[in-house]
Amino acid sequence: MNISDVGKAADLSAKTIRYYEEIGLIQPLRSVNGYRSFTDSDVQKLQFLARARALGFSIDHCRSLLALWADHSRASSDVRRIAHDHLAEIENKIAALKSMQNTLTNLVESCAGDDRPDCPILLDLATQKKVKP
Amino acid sequence: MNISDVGKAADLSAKTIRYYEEIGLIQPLRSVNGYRSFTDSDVQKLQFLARARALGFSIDHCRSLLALWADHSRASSDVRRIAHDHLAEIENKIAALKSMQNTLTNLVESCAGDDRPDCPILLDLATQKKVKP
DNA sequence: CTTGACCTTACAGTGACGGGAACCTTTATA
DNA sequence: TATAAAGGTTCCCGTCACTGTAAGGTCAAG
Repeated sequence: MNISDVGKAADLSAKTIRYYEEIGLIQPLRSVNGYRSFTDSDVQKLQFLARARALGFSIDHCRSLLALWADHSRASSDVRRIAHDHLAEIENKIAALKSMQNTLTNLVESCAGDDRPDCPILLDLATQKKVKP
Repeated sequence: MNISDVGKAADLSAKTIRYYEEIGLIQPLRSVNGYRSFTDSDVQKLQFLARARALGFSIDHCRSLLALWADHSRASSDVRRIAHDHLAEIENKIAALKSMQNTLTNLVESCAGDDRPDCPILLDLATQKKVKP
């Protein structure tokens, strides 16, 4: 299989697949013409990677997950720990974004949004006080 | 005022302040010794920037907001539009993260997390089917 | 034989800084 | 007064996970 077919199968761009090879996530063979030649195993790895990336795992986490996947004597606790830590990070991000969302919603609602210059959004950005550490 | 004092006042690192000068957000004067010399106006701009950044506005949005802040004949609708668009982006991010959170929560809950190799997380990453476009 | 669709490598750029080297100036201390 | 520490400066590289672009090699169809 050539790179663009694999890209369609795994929902990844050719660029991304080359990048994954460059950083050692996959090691596809080469045809005599120099083209990458992907096996089913390569495709499965790439699908695995695409799914893990879609869940927000970093490339480093993906590397660990791939290794655990390949290691049939792994402990599921190792996998769970990675997922659990990642989940905690996601929850932190959600909390931070929700805080921004709250503030912004209030600001947007309080702004007339017309031709006049008076703007509580700018006023807030200009005068908001720092929270004590 | 020197850079580290300003940094404390605006809650920004010296590195960040130099960067903001480099990209033209601020234009502090220089003392004879070559040190940056910040006026109160510079400090206020930096505080404004720090607050806008804390709300997740991009540097480009910050640049626009700064310009609108300086323009006393602005229309508040221009400010509101920026904030509103940014809010929409944040809400999209929250939605994407919540979707990851849902999936990950289910996966983490379904995994025993012990010494055995069986792991529904890896199983899911390996076999999850693509959603039809 | 040419056209166009593939494939290849190599290099630059992204956003918003952070790290660190190498060097200069000011301030505090022995 | 000598020196050390604490500030300041520029410059360049690294981050993360790719994307864009240029310049070129390969292959199937007409």
